[in-house]
Amino acid sequence: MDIDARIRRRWRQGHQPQLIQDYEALSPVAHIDEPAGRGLVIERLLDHLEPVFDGKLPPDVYVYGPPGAGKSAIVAALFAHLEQFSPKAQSVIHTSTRVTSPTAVRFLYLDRRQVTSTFEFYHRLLDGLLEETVPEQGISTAELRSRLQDVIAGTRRGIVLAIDHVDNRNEADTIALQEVLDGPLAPVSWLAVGRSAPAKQPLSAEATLEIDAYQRQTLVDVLMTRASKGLTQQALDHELAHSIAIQTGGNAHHALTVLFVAADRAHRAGRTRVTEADITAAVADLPEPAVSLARVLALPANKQAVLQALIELDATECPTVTATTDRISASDVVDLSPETVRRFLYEMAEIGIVERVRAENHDGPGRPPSRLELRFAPTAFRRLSETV
DNA sequence: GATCCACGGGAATACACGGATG
DNA sequence: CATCCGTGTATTCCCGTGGATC
Repeated sequence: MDIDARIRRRWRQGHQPQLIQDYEALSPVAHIDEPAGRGLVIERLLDHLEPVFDGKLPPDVYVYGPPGAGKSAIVAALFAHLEQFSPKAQSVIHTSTRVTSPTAVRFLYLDRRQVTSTFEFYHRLLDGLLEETVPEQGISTAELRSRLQDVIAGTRRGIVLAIDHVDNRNEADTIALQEVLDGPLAPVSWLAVGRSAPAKQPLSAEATLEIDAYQRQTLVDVLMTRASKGLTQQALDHELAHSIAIQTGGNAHHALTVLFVAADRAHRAGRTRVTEADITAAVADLPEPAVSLARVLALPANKQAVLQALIELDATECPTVTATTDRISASDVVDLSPETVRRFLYEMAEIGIVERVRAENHDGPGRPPSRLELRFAPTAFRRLSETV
């Protein structure tokens, strides 16, 4: 912890001791500048990227590992830092007058979860490469692509593109991604991140790199680091951190979510320490299995609004998708037609944000209905939505 | 005028069941 | 008995429209 942080903490403690000092530092989806305890992994990634320090592009690589191993956090942080060493491109028009440094390879990080169309893919790339803002409408996909080609050609050294969550979508999408990478985007080297074993990975990587799940002790350290940044002193016992690490099976995302919800619960109860009961309640809030909250928060605003309405509903009053649809469209949180709400619910079930569970005892004619179960921690989602 | 996308609406298909039919 | 059919519901799929922007 730096001196500023120590001083700020003392300052705050001066008047009113509060358990949660910094929600942002505690958020399980917060951008982490320096992922804790993953130095070795970062070294291995840098080993692979070694050619860029000679101004060359590294081979395409597929990085994989289990959920909650910190893949996204590490790659996102690493690319952000690497890009800081690259000069930002001016506009296409000015490329000829630009002074290029000899190692001007550019670095871009792209989360596939937030890219739902080819247009968006090109747009995000171009937006990341240029200072100037890129129009989102009134411009054709082909036009966007040709501009992108110009910009990439203008970088001289090319770009290294990190594509996170490559196996998040269906196969057809990933194949389209391969075509895009092969075709219009040279010179580009990519670093894809996913969960699937390399054999099941549809992109053709020249190399692979595996990231293991957190060791339990490392995860405990991560939790204690988070607690020291976000909570008041002595708020989290080492043993409780250990308990969280065990109960979440070494999944860092789940562990941080439990810490966040437990701390929030204690905070709201006016306590200054997290207790075992807080953790038990927080673990109960986390469904099994659960998807990343980042994925939920990456959804379009209207879908998130539907989810906000959904988590406030009592399970008994929505035994079917239709009933749930009616309840949600009747609530004043969303301003969408029932048709749209229903479609959203089905779409979110499709991608695993919620899950349809077939009703077991169903009499009468017709196809048996399903009820919806959440696949994310509702309390965490509620709090994170509030702070935005 | 051209572009993309979100939304709304509804058609098409899948599924389950009971009863009729071969 | 096996299969088909009709009915009712659930689920998936598709497309037109309109807003916003260039």
